[in-house]
Amino acid sequence: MSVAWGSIGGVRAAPTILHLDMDAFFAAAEQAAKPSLRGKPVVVGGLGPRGVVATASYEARRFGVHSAMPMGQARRLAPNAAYLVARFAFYRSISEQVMELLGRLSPLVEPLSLDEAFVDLEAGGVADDSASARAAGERLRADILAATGLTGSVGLAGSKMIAKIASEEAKPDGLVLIEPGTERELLGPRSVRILPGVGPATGEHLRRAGMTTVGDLVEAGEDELVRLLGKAHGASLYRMAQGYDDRPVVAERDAKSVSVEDTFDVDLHDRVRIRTEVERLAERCVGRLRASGHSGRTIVLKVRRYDFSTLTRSETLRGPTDDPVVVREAAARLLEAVDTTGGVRLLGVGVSGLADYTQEDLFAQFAEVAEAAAGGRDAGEAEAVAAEPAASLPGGPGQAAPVEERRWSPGQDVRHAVHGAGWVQGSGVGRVTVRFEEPWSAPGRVRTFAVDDPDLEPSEPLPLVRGTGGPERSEAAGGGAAA
DNA sequence: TCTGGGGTCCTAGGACCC
DNA sequence: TCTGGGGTCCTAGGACCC
Repeated sequence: MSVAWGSIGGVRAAPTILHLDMDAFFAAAEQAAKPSLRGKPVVVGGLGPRGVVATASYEARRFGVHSAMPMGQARRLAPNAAYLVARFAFYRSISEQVMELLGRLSPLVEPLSLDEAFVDLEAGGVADDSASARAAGERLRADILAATGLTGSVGLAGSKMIAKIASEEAKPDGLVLIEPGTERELLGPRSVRILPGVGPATGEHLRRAGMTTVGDLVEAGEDELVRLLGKAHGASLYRMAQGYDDRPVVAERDAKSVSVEDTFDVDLHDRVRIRTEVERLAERCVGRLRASGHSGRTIVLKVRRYDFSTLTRSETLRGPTDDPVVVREAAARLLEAVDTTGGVRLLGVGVSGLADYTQEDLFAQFAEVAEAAAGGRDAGEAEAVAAEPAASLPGGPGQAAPVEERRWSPGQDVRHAVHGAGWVQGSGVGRVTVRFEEPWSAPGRVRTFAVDDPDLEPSEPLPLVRGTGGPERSEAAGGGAAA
């Protein structure tokens, strides 16, 4: 093997790959927005009967609450925590501020989610050794705190995998740099579960084969891992276990699918209602598809039954579509073949096989497909294809949002004509309790109103740091899964 | 008061084609 | 008259991640 340009075995010679992970992001954002919650247990997630925890603040984690835990269980563990709806538009606006700071370090920024990203510091020319990388990382943490009031943890290493492990190690509010060359001794004694791609199932699989540490995997050898886990998974795990990881930081990745799904508060039994929900989901899905500038060929219906068994049915069209009618009808067809006896807890509709055709390109595609269809056997299908692009042209991306009755959700931003900005602390029996405070104020006072008090109205989130742009716009507040 | 929502990637079998 | 093989597309399901 030749030593090419300071890279050995897929790991850089300098720790110039940075992984940023914001600390307890959703919960920390809520604490920053709501002074009375600072230092207190806060749980953000779905508040319905079937909700789960999205993020728990560090104070709540001490009670054993963690992500993906059913809300009911969280409430039992931490009955005095604040339970708040997830306000994604708000988190997105903070995320954009953070990503903008990352963009100043390098053109190669790879977001993994709202609160996580890789940055290639070398490509940005801001670091070429340990000292400069550490300085860039600390500067970034300070900039994020100044711009958003939130803390993030930074991992620095010669590869993505190790940088991510480093940021985990750095939490909360820290920075860890792992010197290239020390990966194997670091990984050896650790649980196999720290490797990306090893979840509960693979972890259990490996445990039954007598492997619990990363060192065990190296010792077992590639052939054994491939035999156990399959070609792709086994081979990549063997490389990871040795600390080899040459995956580049990739700035732009094309979306492969778009989907929406809803879990219902109570199982659906009525076939007509189920069909109506599928059609609504199909339309929501197309709204998102169009907003992203895509069309797609494969329509997927997802059904989770009363017993949590989940199935998908899919249908591939002869050409890509972004026509709500076509997607809705395909989804309805797929539903016909699904047995829903016993009830349905979740329905979902997705589109994959995406093409980023502009409308003009869609015309070209149309001509091609129509031609192919003319020579084909199935006249019915050809007709359906012919209907797609034509129908999709006049309609704009705007879709009518269903009018929903106003309900006050815990955590929601409101404004009162007399008392100013605040947030809903709770509601029930015709009353709504509001705490009046702002991100930069002292903890505020609580007042109670009638739910239909005309002086009280939903409002936009306030920026966390005074005078810094903040959220420019937000989608309808709430965004919970409640049907 | 058991288990969200949005994604990605991989595998495996059958159809179909050369 | 065993059992041909390889490539690609489609469908369904599963594991994993945040």
